[in-house]
Amino acid sequence: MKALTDPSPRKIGRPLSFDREVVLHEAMLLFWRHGYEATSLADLTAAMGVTAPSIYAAFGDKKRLFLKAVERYVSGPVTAQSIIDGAPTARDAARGLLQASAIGFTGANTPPGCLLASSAISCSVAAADVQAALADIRKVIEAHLHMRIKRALAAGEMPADTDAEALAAHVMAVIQGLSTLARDGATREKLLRVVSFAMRVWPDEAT
Amino acid sequence: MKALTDPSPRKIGRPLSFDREVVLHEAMLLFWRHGYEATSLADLTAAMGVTAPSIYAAFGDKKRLFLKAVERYVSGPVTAQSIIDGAPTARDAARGLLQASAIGFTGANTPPGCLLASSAISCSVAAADVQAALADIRKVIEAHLHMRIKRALAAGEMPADTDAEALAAHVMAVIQGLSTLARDGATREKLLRVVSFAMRVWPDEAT
DNA sequence: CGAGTTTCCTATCAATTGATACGAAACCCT
DNA sequence: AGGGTTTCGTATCAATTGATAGGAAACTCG
Repeated sequence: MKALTDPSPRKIGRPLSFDREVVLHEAMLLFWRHGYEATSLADLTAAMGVTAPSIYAAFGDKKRLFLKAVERYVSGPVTAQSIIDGAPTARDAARGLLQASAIGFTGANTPPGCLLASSAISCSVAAADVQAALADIRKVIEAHLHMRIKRALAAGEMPADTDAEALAAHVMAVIQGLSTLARDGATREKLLRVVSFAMRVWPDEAT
Repeated sequence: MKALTDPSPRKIGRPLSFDREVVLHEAMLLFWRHGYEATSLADLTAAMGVTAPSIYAAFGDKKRLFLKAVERYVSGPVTAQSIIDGAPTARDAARGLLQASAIGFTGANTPPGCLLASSAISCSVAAADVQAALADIRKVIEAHLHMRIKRALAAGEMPADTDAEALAAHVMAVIQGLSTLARDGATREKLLRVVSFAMRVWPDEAT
């Protein structure tokens, strides 16, 4: 049960010469834009301003660096989990996820699209575990949304014959698609119009 | 105005020892599963059963081989264009595209997902042109669907205030998402249920 | 057969990949 | 100051990348 961020900074040995968080952020941006395998160590050292041995000493090998970048990506102030849990209804949860995606995929200071949706879609067999790790994250989000919809069903918020699994999967599919649309140059405004269309699939209130 | 398939087989020189179409198909399957950059020449030679110099002599460099594989992929008996043009209504066009995607992305003898949607989503700067080529194909399909919807609007098939652009983009987004869902292991049956949900966004008849 | 033509495969290329050995450098503590 | 400890950068590693040179092989035509 140790704190996630070690509260005691190193006191002995040569002091750190670069901020781990800053260079990890830089690595995340590179992986976000070019994907896991297409980002080379040379690209990373150039963008992070750190030599290869320092990267390996600080983060382990390339795979662990990427996974830490992913961890940073999903650990923002607003997460899929927080959106789902914070929404008053399942419908609001879905709309919140979609709108946050449309906005997050078209940030001015970040690469277009979604890191989870684009950085390891197709890769070599050597990176199959990285691919699976991202797929697991996607599946966890989908499972959370699925459960939220089932709760709404039990609460009578929606028609009893609603296909909760397909509804959750549809939201996830649209999110994936928004990422590609953003990468292809679609504007935030266009993505938000797509979201408002996607929300039309929602079943009417049961009442 | 020459025929696409040269009708005069070579008569002089050493005869071809392997079927160009067969090995191109094999290359397409590899690119489909692992993407453009993650598929190495060594992978290709192993799967195609042809040495590297023969590949280069027959198809040019790796980039042109990939583009020819893409051309083969989109040149099946049933294309997006044929589905859109053959549908009696814009709604049928969208449903046809979505259902064909759900089925095509879960073929028993092909990799899961869509080659156009997964083989060059994120890549290095050296492959930016390949990435752009696939994006162009996606945009052409979206533009065709967009125009088909506008025609339907003009014909009074749908409410006059319908956002044709967003509607077409939504269909494309769902298709992209279906590809990722299929890659993550979703069954054809699940994908088809997602499709039936996605079709609920369609505006009611104008009448 | 032999000249011409095209395709094939062996061997190899320079460049880049992810990753590391090793010693100098920079700090704390005594 | 000097031992202990950790981090830093230079130089380099083996393996793999996409790609090619050059000659043997296989055919048609004369």
